[in-house]
Amino acid sequence: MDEAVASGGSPTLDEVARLAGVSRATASRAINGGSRVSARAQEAVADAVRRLGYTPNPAARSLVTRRTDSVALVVPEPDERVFSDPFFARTLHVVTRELSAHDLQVVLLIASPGEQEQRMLRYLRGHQIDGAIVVSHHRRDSLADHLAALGLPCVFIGRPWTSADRVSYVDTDNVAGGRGATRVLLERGCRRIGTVAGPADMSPGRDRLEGWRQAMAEAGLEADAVVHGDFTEESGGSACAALLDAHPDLDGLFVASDLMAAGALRTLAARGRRVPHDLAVTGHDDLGIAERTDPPLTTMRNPIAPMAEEAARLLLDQLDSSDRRAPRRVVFSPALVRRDSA
Amino acid sequence: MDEAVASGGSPTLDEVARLAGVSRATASRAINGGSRVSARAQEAVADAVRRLGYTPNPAARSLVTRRTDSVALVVPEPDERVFSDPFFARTLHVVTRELSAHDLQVVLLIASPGEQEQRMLRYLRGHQIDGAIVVSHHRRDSLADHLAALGLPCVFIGRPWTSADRVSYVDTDNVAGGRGATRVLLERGCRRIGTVAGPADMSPGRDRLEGWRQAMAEAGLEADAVVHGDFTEESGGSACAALLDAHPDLDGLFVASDLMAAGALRTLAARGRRVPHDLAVTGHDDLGIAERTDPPLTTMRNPIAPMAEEAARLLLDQLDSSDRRAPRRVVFSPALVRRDSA
DNA sequence: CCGCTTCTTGGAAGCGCTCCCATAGCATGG
DNA sequence: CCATGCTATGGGAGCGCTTCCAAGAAGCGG
Repeated sequence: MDEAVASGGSPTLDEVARLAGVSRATASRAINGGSRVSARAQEAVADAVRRLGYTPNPAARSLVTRRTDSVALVVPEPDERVFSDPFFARTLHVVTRELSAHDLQVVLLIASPGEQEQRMLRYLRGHQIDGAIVVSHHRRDSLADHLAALGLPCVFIGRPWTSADRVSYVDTDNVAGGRGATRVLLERGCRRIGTVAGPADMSPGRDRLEGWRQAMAEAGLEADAVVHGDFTEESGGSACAALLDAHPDLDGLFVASDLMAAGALRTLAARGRRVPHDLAVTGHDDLGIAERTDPPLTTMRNPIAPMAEEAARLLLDQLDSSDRRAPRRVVFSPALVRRDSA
Repeated sequence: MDEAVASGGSPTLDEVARLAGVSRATASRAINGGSRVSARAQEAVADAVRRLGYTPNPAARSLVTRRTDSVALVVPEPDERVFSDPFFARTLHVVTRELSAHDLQVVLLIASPGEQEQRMLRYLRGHQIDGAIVVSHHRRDSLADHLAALGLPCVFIGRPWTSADRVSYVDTDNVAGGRGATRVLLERGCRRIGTVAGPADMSPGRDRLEGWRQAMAEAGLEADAVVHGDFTEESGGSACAALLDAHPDLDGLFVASDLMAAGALRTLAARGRRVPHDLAVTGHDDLGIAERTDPPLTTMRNPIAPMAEEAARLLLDQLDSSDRRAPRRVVFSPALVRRDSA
């Protein structure tokens, strides 16, 4: 420590080597894993490092290794509200934890479309990161196309809208989710089941709707009570109102996200429909809010943590095997969580 | 583009210079602002850059400039639940937006105490970032001490528990917040006012409690109905229950955070106390949940976005002026938001 | 027409590191 | 006892960039 202070700037490998009485090359080897280094040299270097408080300069290292040991976590979302979505928050957290555990630095990129997106692409193709994880709400965008073309190791969380066959991704089986949530309603005897669907330009919206359709078809029921929301609480409330107006005889409702379901429950309460007595409701996601609605929501759990972990693992694989393998995908099944709304 | 593909790896400044018919030095000057470069050379370089799709190698640049143009966003929080706290989410978002606008890269550091904290400090003192913004829940920790000692440009969001006089920070005036929230209750005529306080080892917890005490003292009322929670919804509910048991005659309640207030409202509803009729309630923060409680909460708004912007500005100042000025602090006043609970 | 300043330019050093290569040391086997 | 192989080591090149410095070009007043 004292030496470090005395020398002015921060210590370099050269100073470490000199203090340890070895060459710079040996010091470097000792610091990086220490193959082909005698125990004596190893120890001398370790000691010098400790005494100087030496930290390798990552820029210098990266210049020659052509690796930066940092990866981007890309959130291609325009809206700041969406960012406080628990989906992002938890994904961010898990991904960061997993990658940090492998000594990778996580660089957070939040990019609105348009100008920001250009800058983000410029950044990604600059030599600053070794790979990327894209946390997406699967809204229609062209990011996947660009990344696929770039050849940068990357993994999407949430199947991308385009280029889904050219990049690796992890996702939830949203068709199964929609089907499962609808089956719960069928099993408890509902016969007039509507759905508040998500936006048609987002995969989860489309897929959960498809799941609902399949379940209805399997039960031989007509699938005509559909209104689209936009995954916000307000839209869930108004979509539910529209649905009740058009189909007053509804006895079951699958809402494509818990947040929308919360809105729908408010509408139902306001109209005096008792849940689940008069009308049973199921949601999708189970990210916290489902426990706090009144009544607590029966919903399909979106396995975020496992997905995020798997995404990190896939990226790590791509990073060490520099060979460009075929893109891989892992799809998780949502699990039913029974509460009181159905 | 074609040239870039032909040359194999990504283009270097050398290739740009050659294509533009100038020296590497001139090319470098042209790219970095272009002082002391003729218009002709400027244009030739710009053209070459475009044709090659050149991006400067940041590692090489940073090696010589000793700047990395990236800053850390430090979240010293152990608990993943806390991370999905809207306070962090919104702060993160705003800070990232502000710094990105100045072409700074944001590196996200989430560090649990203990081992992780050591690694984080190692990272901060490695030469990877130019500065740091620490988003803290002000829990007692020693991060500020270390950063102050390090001499790295940094700004805290939320006054640090220690070393508050040695680092720059922005914060909300939580004493004023507690006082304001309590005064609302006093003004509507409440006389037996209790408080669900935050943890005593966090500044906002302590300060809001102090604000409540001050307001009570000013009104000449006894300030004895205090129970501490831990800023979770559950703790708010049970603290409220304890308070009601000990002081059945309560007619007003200041809860030190909206999330705890939501729990308190549940308890009150369960016990048949009508809000605000039987007992008026005020919260603190106004981060979204306050609108959705039943009834919607009257609360003190924590001006997160302005705070985050100011923090970014302070950091940018510190970055340009390399002279180590005295630490600066900016304190924001919370604003009353009237809804239905008081 | 000369000496001066001002503007532009290229050569070259060097940021801190890794890694190739040559060399030296040493044990082993024929 | 020498050829052989193996391991540990240091020299040195070079990653891509910025910037100091000196030199050339150009403009201008005397």
